[in-house]
Amino acid sequence: MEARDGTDGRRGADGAKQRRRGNTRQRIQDVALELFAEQGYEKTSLREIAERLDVTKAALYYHFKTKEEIIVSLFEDLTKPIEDLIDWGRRQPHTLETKKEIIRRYSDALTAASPLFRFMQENQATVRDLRIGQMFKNRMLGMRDIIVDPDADLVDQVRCVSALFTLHAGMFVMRDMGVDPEDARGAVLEVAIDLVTQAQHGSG
Amino acid sequence: MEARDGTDGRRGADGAKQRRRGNTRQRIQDVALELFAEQGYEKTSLREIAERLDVTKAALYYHFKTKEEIIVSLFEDLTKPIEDLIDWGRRQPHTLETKKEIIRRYSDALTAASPLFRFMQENQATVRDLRIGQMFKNRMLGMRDIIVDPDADLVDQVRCVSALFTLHAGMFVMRDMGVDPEDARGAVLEVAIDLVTQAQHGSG
Amino acid sequence: MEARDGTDGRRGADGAKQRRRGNTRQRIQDVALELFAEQGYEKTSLREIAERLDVTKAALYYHFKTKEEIIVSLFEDLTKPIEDLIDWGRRQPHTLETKKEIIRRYSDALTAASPLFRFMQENQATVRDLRIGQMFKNRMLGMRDIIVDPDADLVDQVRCVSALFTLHAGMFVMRDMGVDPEDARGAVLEVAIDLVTQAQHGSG
Amino acid sequence: MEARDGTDGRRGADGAKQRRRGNTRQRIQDVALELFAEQGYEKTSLREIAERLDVTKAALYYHFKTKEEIIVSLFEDLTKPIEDLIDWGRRQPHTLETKKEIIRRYSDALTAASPLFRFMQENQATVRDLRIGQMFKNRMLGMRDIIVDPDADLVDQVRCVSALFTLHAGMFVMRDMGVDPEDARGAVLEVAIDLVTQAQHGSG
DNA sequence: GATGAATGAGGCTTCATTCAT
DNA sequence: AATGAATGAAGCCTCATTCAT
Repeated sequence: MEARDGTDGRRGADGAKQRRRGNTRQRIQDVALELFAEQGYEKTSLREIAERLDVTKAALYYHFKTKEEIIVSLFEDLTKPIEDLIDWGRRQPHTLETKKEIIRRYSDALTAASPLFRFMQENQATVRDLRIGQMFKNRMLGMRDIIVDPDADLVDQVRCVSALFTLHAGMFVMRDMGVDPEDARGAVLEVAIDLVTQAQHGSG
Repeated sequence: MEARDGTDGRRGADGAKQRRRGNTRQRIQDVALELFAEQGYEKTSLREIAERLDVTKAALYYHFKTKEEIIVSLFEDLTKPIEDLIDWGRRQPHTLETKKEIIRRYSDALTAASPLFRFMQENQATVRDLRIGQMFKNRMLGMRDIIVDPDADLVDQVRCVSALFTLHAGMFVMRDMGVDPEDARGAVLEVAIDLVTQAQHGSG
Repeated sequence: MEARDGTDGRRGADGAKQRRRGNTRQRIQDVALELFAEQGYEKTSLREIAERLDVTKAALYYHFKTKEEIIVSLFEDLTKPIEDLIDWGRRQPHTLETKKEIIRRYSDALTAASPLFRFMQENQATVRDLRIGQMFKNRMLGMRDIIVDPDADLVDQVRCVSALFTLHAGMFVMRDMGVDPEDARGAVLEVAIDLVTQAQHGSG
Repeated sequence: MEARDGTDGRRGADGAKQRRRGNTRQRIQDVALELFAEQGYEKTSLREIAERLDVTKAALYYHFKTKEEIIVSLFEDLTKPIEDLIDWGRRQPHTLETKKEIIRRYSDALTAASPLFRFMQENQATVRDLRIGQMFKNRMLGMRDIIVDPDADLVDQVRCVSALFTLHAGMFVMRDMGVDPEDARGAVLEVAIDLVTQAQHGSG
């Protein structure tokens, strides 16, 4: 019922294109994401990735043109669901019910790709200079346009923005405080929904 | 009547210690902070700092033993008010009124040292490996112990945590959205106080 | 009635040897020569050649054992007429008339293979270390032995040598100065013939 | 009476600027020029230069920002006399006598910096992509404007151009043919002067 | 007749750091 | 209080080449 191909489900997005006999490309992505999330982008060298995979650095370059392309490919593969979600949200009426649904699904999407989002959050300065910086910003603006009502009170706007990065950062922080991930998730989601709900009432 | 030394007032914290005849140490800190905040820690090289100051890299080493020491010194100088605030908070009863006061003063402190906090936020992966990582974490735990009631409902705990990083991130985000900094600050503060207030009521 | 194979006629020299069904070998040579002439030998990578042809690098290795072999094959194919010319010249009496005829035909041969000669001229340092370096040198010595009279006055010897590289370099330079190629060719040829003529009279 | 500082005279041009206690910068230039002339630019690695000098590669980067800057510095230092010569030539009437004088002095200048010019000649493809490519081209155009009369017969124009690269290439070629350098120089110079003289009479 | 995948060597460059002066 | 000169380690990347399929 889950992860039907034994690869944590993330191959679903791009179809069969890259299912070469060897699966090195995929393995590079997996190891890279793990190391990027753990140590940061700049402190993870291609040498290190290659060593973990027991291939040479040059092999990485067979699969990716640059170091940046590795992270870009991860971002593209893993944030497809979010892109879809935003597209969906744009076409809905921006009611409270829609917003709550968006928040719920967004929370799911973040959880599914949590190493990537941990990475994005902890490497903002780096990410800003990479191609994914702009991509990420655009997605965030997309979310904002759905969640935040530009005519609302400034305080209510902050509530909505706060809901978003409560989702982004909340889970990691609570986890670091020793709370069970599943519990943390539920509590964070509740607070986020609460925030947008209050925002709606305030402006309504 | 203000900023008696022409350096935006930030020398106030550490007293006369470093007020040597030359002010190079200070200038190094200023330039370093600017560049760290703008580009990140790893992407800012000592060469770059030295060039901006029109001194040699070796001069930096006269004033600081390592690159890390520069950021440590900035952290220590600029977060003294927060340390004091936590010390104060610890000695107060953990009432809602105290918490609100803490939030208010914390907001002031963040604003006063906003480039540093922008830096901390955007370079978390890097900061984690530096000495300031632990320092910062300890401060955050100190704040948490004052603001968050461990016996409270998990959701209310999240509310408090969320209040804290709403303060941390909120101002930067709102500013990036084109809101006037002073307005942003007020709105962010209001949301944060709201969150701890709700938390208190929930658990009360 | 001309260029019976649609490839500007240069296949004429080596006969049927390489007329396999596919024409990849030929296409590799054409693209390689173009790029070598344009960018130089070292700055042209096999990747680049392969990409232009929309084949893989490995395909190049099916047709040529090494990168060097590509340039060697070009040299051999394209300088066959010059080799023949030298063989012919050797068997003639070294009269002024013969020399003039050699110069004329040499000019034709250079024109026919001008990208190769442009390449040879602009990559002398590289060529020296390749197999074609020695081949080329031998050809030049062959020409010299026909054109230059070793008993002649040193100045006259220089005249003859100068005639040769006036031919080699002259056309490219004049073309770069915006002169019509056909005109340039004529003028260059006249100066070269003049030089050997003067040399003959001087030593006679 | 010559080379008053034991460094073959080439320090004369840039004055005392770089006469540091250590003379590493100068030694880098010397070794680099030797290797560039011998093996070509691309085939000479910074590792090789550093090893010959028994310093690390990083030391090279203390003195020169890039590999290209090494060759640029050599070009600038060593072709100063030619630049001066062109400036002088521009201010003279373009009579035959002036042209002959230019040719003579140019020959001297080439001889003085012959390794550099050997390098330029044998690495044209490379040089074209470096900053010195344009510099060199500009100098050549400067010479051309003095030596070549644009109203003259095309053949006479070729004579003048031919005179120039007879000077450039002649010496190296004759030397390779086993002729005494001093004799070669004289003969080459005579042919070059002859060519411009003929050109003048033709158009006069 | 060609590809996909990989390698080993080596390229240029940058960095934090040191130390004698 | 600072400089000039240098180092060692490491970074990203590219190349010609190989080989099983």
